[in-house]
Amino acid sequence: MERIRIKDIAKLAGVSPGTVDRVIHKRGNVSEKAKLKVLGVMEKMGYEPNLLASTLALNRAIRLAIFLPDPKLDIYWEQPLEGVKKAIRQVAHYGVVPEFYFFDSNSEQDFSNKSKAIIQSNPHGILLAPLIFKEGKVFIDQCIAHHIPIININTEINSKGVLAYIGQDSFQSGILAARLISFNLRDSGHVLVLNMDNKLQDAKHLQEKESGFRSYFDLNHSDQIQIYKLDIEDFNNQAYTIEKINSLPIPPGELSGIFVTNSRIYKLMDFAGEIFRPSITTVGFDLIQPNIDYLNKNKISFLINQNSVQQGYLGIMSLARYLLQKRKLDYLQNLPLDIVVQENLKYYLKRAHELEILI
Amino acid sequence: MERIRIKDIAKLAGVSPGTVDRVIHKRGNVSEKAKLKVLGVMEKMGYEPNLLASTLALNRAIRLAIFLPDPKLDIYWEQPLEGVKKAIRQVAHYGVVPEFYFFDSNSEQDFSNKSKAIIQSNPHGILLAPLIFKEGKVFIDQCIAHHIPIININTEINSKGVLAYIGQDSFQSGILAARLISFNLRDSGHVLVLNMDNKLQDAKHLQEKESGFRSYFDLNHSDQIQIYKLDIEDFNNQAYTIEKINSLPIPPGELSGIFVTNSRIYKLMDFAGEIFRPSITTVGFDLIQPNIDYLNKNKISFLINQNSVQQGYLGIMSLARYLLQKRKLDYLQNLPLDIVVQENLKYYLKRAHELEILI
DNA sequence: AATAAAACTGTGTGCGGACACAGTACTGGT
DNA sequence: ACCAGTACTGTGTCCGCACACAGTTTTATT
Repeated sequence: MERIRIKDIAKLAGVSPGTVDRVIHKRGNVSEKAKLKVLGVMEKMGYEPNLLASTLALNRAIRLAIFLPDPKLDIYWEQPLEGVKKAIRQVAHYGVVPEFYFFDSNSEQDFSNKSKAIIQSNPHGILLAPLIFKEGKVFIDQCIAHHIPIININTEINSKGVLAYIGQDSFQSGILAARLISFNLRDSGHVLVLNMDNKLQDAKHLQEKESGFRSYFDLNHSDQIQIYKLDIEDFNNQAYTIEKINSLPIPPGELSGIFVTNSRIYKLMDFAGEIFRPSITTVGFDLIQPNIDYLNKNKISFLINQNSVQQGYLGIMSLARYLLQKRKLDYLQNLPLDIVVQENLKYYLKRAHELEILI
Repeated sequence: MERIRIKDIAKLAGVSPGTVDRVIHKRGNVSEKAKLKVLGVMEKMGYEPNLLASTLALNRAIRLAIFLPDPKLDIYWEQPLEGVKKAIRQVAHYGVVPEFYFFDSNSEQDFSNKSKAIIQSNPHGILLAPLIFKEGKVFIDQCIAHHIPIININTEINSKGVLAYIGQDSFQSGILAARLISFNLRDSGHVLVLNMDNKLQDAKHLQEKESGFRSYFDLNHSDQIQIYKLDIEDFNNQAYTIEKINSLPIPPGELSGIFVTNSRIYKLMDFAGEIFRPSITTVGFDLIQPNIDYLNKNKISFLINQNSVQQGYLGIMSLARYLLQKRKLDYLQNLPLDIVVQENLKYYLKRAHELEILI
């Protein structure tokens, strides 16, 4: 069964290819009669445009502005950027050209300046990680006013007109952590939630993770489980951290599980052996090197991988799909929460490579 | 920086586009002098062919034979097939056309017949799951003799000339299962390995999984752990299965963990509540519907997802990449071993959908 | 009924590359 | 010097689509 072409539609509808083209692209100047005929034939024959020929004929460049925190200032952002670059390589054949803009997430001024430059360059689409809330919101609204499609990754800013948000489901990841710890609980147990961040009120993520964690135990072992929670802002101060942990109502040796709500679990591990029991279950986030090292030494039980590479990858791919094919996108695209232990670690370190499917 | 075209190369080398074309495709009939000049310019300018234009001009069909066990006879194969179909949709624009052949994995005769039909149709590439060892080997050798590129999924048959093998690392998945069960073991425990397959001597996979499982305990808790193993060939016979389990040296109620080496763990679950203790850790494979149901009912603790959808997807994508771009492929492509619990299940069910990036 | 304007329709060219075919330039033999 | 035969080179067409432009029909206006 050969693929149907515009030419075929035209013949079947008794019009010229030009008319079919006008119908497809809604260019107007088509009689109602002809239009209905063409649409009917298209429907019946299940016409699918040849994206290759179309792209070739358009002979255009689709410029995408990629607006992320500078990976030189925060190595975490190397990962999303890696995903972005993979995706760009794949869609390069379709005329997609990247324009990179990196901001310092501690400088509102820098963000605003780069914002202006982006609006001025008037790209066809934007990938944004709106880490700076206020200025981010302003920028997003500007983009919408200029009708530039925009996709957010990592941090969600609710704003009508944003095409999609791609990131983790924090609440769910808290539930997951609770489940992982629960395997090591018998009929009773004490568990600890640790938020290690210097700006906790801003860290909506961490709060959601904690809520998710609590909600699991509310539903499952509510009576027998005692949840303790510590906010540690000065997480680089080890003595202070230990002191805090020692000031819990129970001795730390009685804890069955610890959940650290971000990637800083490695900060605990230098002294974990001395104050926790050996069989404790520890759950943290992200495959950064110090965490990986402790996972391999059996100090960390589980790491939840939030797939930061994929955030960038899916962001670009979604934008490209939208711009090339005018496909509607799901607004919310949650990334898988991978459970990582020593024995399956290597596959997730390799994952980024496997993504490079085509081109 | 605009992309360089054949026309540009021709101008720079002082020849016609036709000559450049002849050099690129090694069609001969080019003077040594012109050839060197063209190659030099191509190298210098970093020429990359426009895959879209090339595909369009070639106007060919690439027929891929897809030779898998019939998903109607074993639902497991619905998953790889789903991945195959996704991939096919993506590469359809490049002229890739599938030809499906399904065999009954219990009938060597059927496999041989279909094999012949495939060779006769002389496809441009083959995706094979060589579940039947002897006939599979014969078929592979025939394909190689006919110079038809072939990629294996799921089951590896070592044979020079096979382009790639895409599948799980069975041994490693056994180790992983052991680790998961070990979270629920204190100082001692009895664990059971169950092989449920009607042709165990052919099922190299299952043996490797068992070896991996044992090797973990050899290294870690060797003294305190007692491993039992049962081979159940007639796994559809529930009474027989129960009888086998009851004939273990210890009562089934004392088992701390059960590892079923393939997707048939659901076959145990109807009677599990009656003979096992509630806190038992159960580990099986694959996100097929009956397993998912039991996972959601807290009967199955962990499912290891072998990404069977991805096997099909990557198989087709690799073949297409090889045929369209003459890219060399890595022979071994191990898929991630995802640990799935209730709380992260949905992401893996959705994964297949997310793969559908382009087209 | 004549004519301008508006509404509609068909044709041709180019996107970059593949390939067929028509040239043109060389070679050796007479 | 002529010609046949080989070696090499350039040009044109097509792939399916987008878009410009030329061409035709219909409508409105006097």
